[in-house]
Formats: sequence, C-alpha cells, structure tokens
Amino acid sequence: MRIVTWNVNSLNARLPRVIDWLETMTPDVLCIQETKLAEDAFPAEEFAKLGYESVHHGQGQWNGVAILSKVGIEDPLSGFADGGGPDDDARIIWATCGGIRIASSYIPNGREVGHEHYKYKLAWLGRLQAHLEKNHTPADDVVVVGDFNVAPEDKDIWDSKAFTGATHVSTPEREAFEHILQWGLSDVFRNRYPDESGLYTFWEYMAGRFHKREGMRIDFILATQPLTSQCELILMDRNARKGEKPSDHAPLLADFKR
DNA sequence: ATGGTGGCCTTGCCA
Repeated sequence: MRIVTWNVNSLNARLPRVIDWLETMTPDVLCIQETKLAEDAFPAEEFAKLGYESVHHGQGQWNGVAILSKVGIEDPLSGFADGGGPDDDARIIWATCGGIRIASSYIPNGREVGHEHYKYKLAWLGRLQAHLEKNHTPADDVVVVGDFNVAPEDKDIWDSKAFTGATHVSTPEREAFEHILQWGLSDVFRNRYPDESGLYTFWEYMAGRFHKREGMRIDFILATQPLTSQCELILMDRNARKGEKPSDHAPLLADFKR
C-alpha cells in the first residue's frame, strides 16, 4: 500500500499538477492539505476518473484537508472525537482505507511564538493526542500524516541560526510533537534514516530557498509499530517542487507491505 | 540584508 501526504497550497491552483502526479506515482491513498476550497467545491469527479474515492473537509480560502483512496473509504470523520467542541478550522479528516485508519492533518502554523495562534497550535496538537488516546491503541493500524509545521530536530532545518526564536523549532512545539510519537507513532522517514539531514518537504517560495536547498522537514508520515515495521520505501519527491507553479511542499511517499 | 514569492473571498492577510 502506497500512502502519500502532500500540502498542495490550493487544490484549485494545483489540480493539473496533482492529476499528473497521481497518474505517474499511482498512490493507493493521497492525503492532501491546504485545499483552500469550500466543502462542495472539491473536484471529486476529476479524481473519480482516476479511480479514487475521496472525502474532503473544507472551508474555502484557507485550510482544507482531503483523503483520496483506491482501496476504499470507510467511517470518514472531520475534526476530532476527543470530547471537545468543534474546531473552527478545517484541519483534519480521518478515514479507514484498506483497513488502516488514516488522518490527513494540517497543523496550525503558529505565526509567532507566544501569539494566540501559537497557543492554538499547541492546543491543537494536544487535541490530536487526546483523539488518539480516546479512539485507538498503539497496536492498531493507524497512520497520521500531514503538514505538522514542526521541525522535530535541528537536522530537519537548513540553518538553526536562521530559526532563533522562530516557530516550528520552539521547545513546546517539539515536545508536543514528541509526546504524540510517545503515544505510539513513529516518524517513518526518521525511523528509516536516523542521521540523514538536508532532505526536506518544504521550501519557502521566497528568496530562492528551493534552489539554495534551504528547506524544512515538517511533513510527516507517522505510523504505529505494526505498519512502521512493514515500511519498504519512504521518500520525498523533490521533483514535484520544480517547474511550473509548484506547491511550496513536496509530496512525502511511503510504501507498506500490505 | 526584517528582504523575498505565491495564493486567496486581493489593495491586506496568510504562509
């Protein structure tokens, strides 16, 4: 089973590239973030032509997450089932695809350390943790993917000095991320390449970051142990960040023996 | 060097 996560930064702007990419890479499941589409503006028919069922949790203009699957979509759930109230933003959608519980998630950016949005980011990561604790066990087949807007270690960014005092690298963010892993998820890329640096999933459009190889590894495929041990391939498709109208994120792809 | 680029419901805000 091939599972991919990709922050497309507007599905409307990216649809031709996403369709081309799907035809070439043929994932079983594609999790999309930042559709920036209203709930009913999702181009489900375009994906159905390629053999994908889909579910979308959208709000228009900002955020929006989706799951496309060739192996079925059961029990879709938008947001959290953690006993809390609804999230104002469309940032996570769950579905069971081929027997695996999968979440496509877009963690809040945080804007600035200490900002209201930063507090929302930490609270949001806490809700993800609570949802996992309430609904699953680490022995289940669970895969949480998406744009976490957190770089877990300094080797996940191009220059630690450039991030002094910035979001994405602060201790509370890294601890909240680590706490989620401690529940029972592995960062599948890091598990396979413990020491690798310089491989990223995101490069700012500004200042020629991509061409200068100044990126960040902030998109993840997190999996419970039964799946992590069955990972055969994990890579970021840097080529998808090149050329005409790319997203600022590259797809992250994993193959599992399923 | 506090810039730069790209997306949106665009003349400001978000990333």
